[in-house]
Amino acid sequence: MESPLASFVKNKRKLLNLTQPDLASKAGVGLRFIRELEQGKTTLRLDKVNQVLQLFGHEIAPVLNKKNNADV
Amino acid sequence: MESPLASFVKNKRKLLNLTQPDLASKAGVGLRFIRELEQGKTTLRLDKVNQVLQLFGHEIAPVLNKKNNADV
DNA sequence: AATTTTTATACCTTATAGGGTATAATTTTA
DNA sequence: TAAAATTATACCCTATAAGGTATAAAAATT
Repeated sequence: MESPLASFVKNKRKLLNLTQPDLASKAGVGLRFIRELEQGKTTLRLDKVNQVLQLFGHEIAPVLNKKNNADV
Repeated sequence: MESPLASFVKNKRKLLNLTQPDLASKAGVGLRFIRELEQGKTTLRLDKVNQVLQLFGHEIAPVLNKKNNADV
């Protein structure tokens, strides 16, 4: 499964020439977490994801959905 | 603790005149989850948060951080 | 193409997220 | 201001996220 979040992290990491272990230790999360994140696992914890995104000057936030159905 | 995500959900819910139980059942998550979400708990699961945001036509995504430090 | 580096997969363990429920507190409405 | 409705807090339980480690596979380097 390819998720936007997964691609985002993988790309940013590559841009900085970091390995997964590099990123893991910089972010203070486990190596396995980075792998699951980059592979699009959906059941990740918000705070851990943010720990990683922070390294890239980003954070998780609600944004408008493409396939919209804002019709509760 | 007041988080942007928490406020977002609370506001959207209010706009639609839903109670927390309403939102919980519409989103297919537990009532407790909605409460923790609206109270700014940070260790929530990404997929559950998305289940809720979807009702508002939104989803979680990485956005630029205010307090930036994109200097790995 | 052989070696090294990086990434992926699989297993075990521990801490806890999330569901449920019951009760208390707060807010709303009559 | 009582009564009703909504939200908050606290408990128990189960499933699993996340860490670690070991090995396999794949990519990159020489």
